[in-house]
Amino acid sequence: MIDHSWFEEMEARIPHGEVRTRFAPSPTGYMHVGNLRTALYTYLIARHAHGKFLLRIEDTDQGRLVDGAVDVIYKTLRECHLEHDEGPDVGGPVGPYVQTERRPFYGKYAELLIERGHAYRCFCEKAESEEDSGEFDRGDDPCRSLSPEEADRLASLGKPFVIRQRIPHEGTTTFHDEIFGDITVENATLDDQVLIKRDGLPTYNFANVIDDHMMGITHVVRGSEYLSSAPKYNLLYEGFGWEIPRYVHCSPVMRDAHNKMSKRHGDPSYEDLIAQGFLTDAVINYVTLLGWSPKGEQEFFTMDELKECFDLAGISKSPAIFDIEKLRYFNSAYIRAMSPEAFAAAAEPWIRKAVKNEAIDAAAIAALLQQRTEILSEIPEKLDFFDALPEYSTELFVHKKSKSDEQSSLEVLRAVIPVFEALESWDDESILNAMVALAEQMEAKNAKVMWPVRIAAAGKAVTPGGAVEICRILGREETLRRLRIALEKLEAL
RNA sequence: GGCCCGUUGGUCAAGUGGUUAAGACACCGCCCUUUCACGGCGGUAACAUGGGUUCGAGUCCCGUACGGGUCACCA
Repeated sequence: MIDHSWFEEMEARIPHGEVRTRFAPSPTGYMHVGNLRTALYTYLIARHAHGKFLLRIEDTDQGRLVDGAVDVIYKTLRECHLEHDEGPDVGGPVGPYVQTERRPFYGKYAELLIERGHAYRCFCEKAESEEDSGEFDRGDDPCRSLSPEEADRLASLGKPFVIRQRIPHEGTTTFHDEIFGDITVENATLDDQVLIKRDGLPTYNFANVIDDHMMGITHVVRGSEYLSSAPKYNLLYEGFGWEIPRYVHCSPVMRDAHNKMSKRHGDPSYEDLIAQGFLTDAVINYVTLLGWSPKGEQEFFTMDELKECFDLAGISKSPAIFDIEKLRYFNSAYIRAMSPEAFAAAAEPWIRKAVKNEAIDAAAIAALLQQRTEILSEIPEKLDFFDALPEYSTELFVHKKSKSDEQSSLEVLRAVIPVFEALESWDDESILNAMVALAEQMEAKNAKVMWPVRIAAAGKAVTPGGAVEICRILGREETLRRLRIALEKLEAL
């Protein structure tokens, strides 16, 4: 009654002789940092070996479907340059690539397992709820010992059932993980997990094994939360007589010493990070290093370099805490490495959040910003003084290193205003020369002149750029207006 | 609680029996400098713990503590 030729057909479709990995997210609507890292490692393992990287959507939980969630996955993978060779959108030889569309397959394989005695139908009522200490757990399910004929009879009566894996009561199971090594467990500690749910859909635990096999997956990369299920997967593979893939269980990305990164705790997802002004390439570089270390001292990697040198041996066993500070460092390095044009384009929307005055050139500001920006979102707060001179205290004019104070500033401003008014052209060179000349004339350090001018022009202590650039960008008229305001403030003391 | 796994500075981590225990972020100091930053130089700071094994242990073994995972008709 089981059509064995169908299985042969399916087996014949499976590609061999190449490394094949898969990223298998369930569509939740956003990409966790941990997920992204798993995708990255999965992708790199495949590319490093010149193999194939597939995308499979795991949507067997009907209670959790989210609209548009699959699009987020496509979009993120595309942005991160994690191109898949096979998947729901691009097809491939072993599709379909969405689990709900593979529904008939799981049932067939479950039947095969029943036939071989490695699974059985269980007609027990659902959920015995929490405690239920009942000696009912493990292999003591009464349905386990039902004769095949009796099980068939009950099934044909329309009695609902699930299909459970029949785990041996005796012996041990050992599996090998590429990161954790050999792990052995007593079979008695394993339970007869559900393979096919009452609704006919497979559980993750079953669908994964079937799909990974049918798709010819050679390296199963997933979170370490599946480590304790791995022995059951092994038993399944053995039950089918299939080759066991290489397991790569990755420890989680943590928010602190005790908790995983999670949307629920407000931890940023990939898209949140991008919205905050992190660059995709910086995020990828940082996340790759979070739990993996390369052979040498190199820390900055292009995707091509990662494909070249990524090695399973460098993946660490223990969980890694996500450190936004270090991500900021990577981000600032990536920003500094951009071409001025690329940075200007990326920064402009952020600049315009603060600088509405169209007369002020965004590209000119971007040039100042590039060397001192860690994340794009912090740009607006650096620029608030362009549109409107802030209220500020004359104490800002006091700066020890520049030998500047209120009195000296007063003198500088009195002198510099007429000089600026008389300047023939308003460019960096003229402005700088004017101030340097004034400093010479006053027998003072350049800083003694530049400090008060910058403070007067910006109205704040820290600015993206020096006095020369700030004055130039503000324009002569606005600069002079602000210098006069400062002069009044100082004269009023 | 049972089972499994993990533990090198605040963080990421190198290290596979013999090292002054790398490097990076952060932090501190100095230099450069028209502020901040960048850059350069330097500094503080670690092998969870107790027993073994060994001439010698961060590296191997056992215990303890702490942490994580799992024990769903969720993935």
